[in-house]
Amino acid sequence: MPTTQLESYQMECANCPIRHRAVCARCETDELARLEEMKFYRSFQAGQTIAWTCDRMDFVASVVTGIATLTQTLEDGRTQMVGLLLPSDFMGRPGRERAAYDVTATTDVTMCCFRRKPFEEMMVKTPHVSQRLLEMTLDELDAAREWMLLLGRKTAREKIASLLAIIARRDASLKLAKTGGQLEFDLPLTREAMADYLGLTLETVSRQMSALKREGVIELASKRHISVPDFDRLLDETGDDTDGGMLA
Amino acid sequence: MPTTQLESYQMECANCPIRHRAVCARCETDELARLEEMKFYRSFQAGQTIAWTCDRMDFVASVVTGIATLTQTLEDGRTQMVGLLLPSDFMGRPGRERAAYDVTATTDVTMCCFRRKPFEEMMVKTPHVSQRLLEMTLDELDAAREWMLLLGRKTAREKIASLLAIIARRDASLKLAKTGGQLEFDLPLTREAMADYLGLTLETVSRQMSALKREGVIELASKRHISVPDFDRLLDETGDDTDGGMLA
DNA sequence: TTGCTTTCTTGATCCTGGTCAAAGCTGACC
DNA sequence: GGTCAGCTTTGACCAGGATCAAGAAAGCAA
Repeated sequence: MPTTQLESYQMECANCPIRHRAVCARCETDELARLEEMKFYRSFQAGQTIAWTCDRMDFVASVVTGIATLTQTLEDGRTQMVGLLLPSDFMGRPGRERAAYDVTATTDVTMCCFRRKPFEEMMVKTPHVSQRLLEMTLDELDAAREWMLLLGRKTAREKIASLLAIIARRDASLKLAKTGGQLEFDLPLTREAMADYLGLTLETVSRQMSALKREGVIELASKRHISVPDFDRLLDETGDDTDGGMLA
Repeated sequence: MPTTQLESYQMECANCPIRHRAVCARCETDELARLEEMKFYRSFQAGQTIAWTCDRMDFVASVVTGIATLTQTLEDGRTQMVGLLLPSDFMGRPGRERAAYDVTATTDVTMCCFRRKPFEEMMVKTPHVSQRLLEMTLDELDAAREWMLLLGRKTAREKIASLLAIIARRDASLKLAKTGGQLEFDLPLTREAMADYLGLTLETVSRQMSALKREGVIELASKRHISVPDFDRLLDETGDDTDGGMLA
C-alpha cells in the first residue's frame, strides 16, 4: 500500500471511527490499537461493482478516495440510487451478514476496510466507536429524508439544481476555496447515474441541464465540468428555503 | 397516568432502549434505574402537532400508543412525509437541540419521554443504550431507503399497494393473527396523509384505491377499514420481489 | 331531524416528464 | 489519421398523474 494513500486516509478520513484515538481521552487504547492493526485497504476501478445485493459481506469500510453509490432495483429492472458514498463515508452494517444494496464504484475508489467480526467485538468494548457510528448514521438518515422530499415533491428542474448545489457545496468545502463567487467543479456522475439518483430518465436530465445552461444558470466547459457564475441563482432553482446555508 | 397505558408500554415498547435492563447482563443498573425514574409520559390528541421544525426539543421519546408522522415542507407549501412513527419507534435525536421535522399525531398518541440532557449523559455511561439506538437508527435508514425506491421509481398503483402491504404487515405482526388468509385492518391515515407519504395528490390516491377495490384486490367496509382477500395478490401489485416475506 | 364541516370520490382537462428514435460528441485504440 | 463504443443531445409523440371543479358521504353538534 503506497504511502500516499495512507496519507490521504489521514487527511480525508476524518470521520472514520478509528480516528477517535487522537481526540478522545476516554478511549480504551489497546482495543483501538488492535483495530488499527487489523485495518487493510482495497481499491476498485471506476465502474466496478463492490458488492451485489445479498452478497456476503465480511468487512465494513470507510471510503478514503473516490465515489461509490448504493442502488436498489425493482424486479423489472427499474433502479433507484439510495446513497452516495463520498470520502469519509462509512459502508456496511455491523451485525448484517449480507449486503442490502448494490454498491458500485463510479470513480476509482480506495476503501479502508475492517473485518466485520473483530470490528463488531471491538464495538462492544469501545463505546466511542458505536457512539460515533450512531452520529454518522443519524446524519445519513437526515440526508435520506431530505432526499425523500426531493424525490416525492420536486420538479425535474429543481431536482437537477438541488443535485448540482449539493455537489458544488461538497466540492467547495473540500477545497475551502471559491474563486470569487465563480464556482467550478467536475461532475463525478454520468447523466444516467444522475437520473438514477433523481428518479428521472437520462433524457430528462440532459434536457434540464441544457435548459439551465441556455438560461445561464450554469456553464458547461465540457460535459462533465461545470461552473456556476452565481451560486444564489442556482439555489433559487432548488425549491428549498434559501437561507444561503453553508456557503453564504 | 393510568395503569393500562403503563401496561401497554410494557407490552409494546419492546424496542425502547430502557427495556434492556431486563435482558442485558452487562448493564450498569444504577444508571438505567436513574433513567427509569426520570421517564415521564405525554399524550397528544389526533391532529395535534407534537413539534414544529426548529422548535426547541428538550426531550427524546418513544411512542407507546398511536401513530405520529414526520413531515418536511418546501417554502411554497408542498409537503412530504418522511417518517411514520409507530408504537416502539423512537423520536428525537441525542445531541440535537431543535426539531428537524414537523411531528404530528395522526391518531391519539402517548409517548414515553426522557429529558434530553440526562438522557445524553446516560448514553455516554451505558454503552448498550447507544448500541441499541444505533441498531434502531440503521433500521430506520433501511426503511428510508426503501421509501426512496418507492418515491423515485414506482407507479401510483404500486405506491398505494406498497403502503397497504406495509400497514397490513405491521398490523398482522401486532395481532399475530390473520383470519384464514383474510386480512383486515384500519387505515390510520387520511387520503391526504397517504398522498403526502407517497408523493402523490389525494385525488390520485382516491382513484387508485377505487381501482384496487373495483378489481377486487381490496375491499372497503368503510373508507378507513380495509380487508384483503388475498395478500399475495396485493403483493403482486407492489412491484417488489415477491418473496412472500414476513407473512408467508 | 337539520345543518354544517371535513373527508372522500369522480369527471374533464392539462402538462410534465417518459418513451422511442435518431444523430452528434468524445475519447480510446488501432 | 480512421473507426468504434459509450455517452450525450435533441426531437416527436404519448401517457400518467396533477389540477381544477363539482358533488357525495360521513361525522357531529344542536
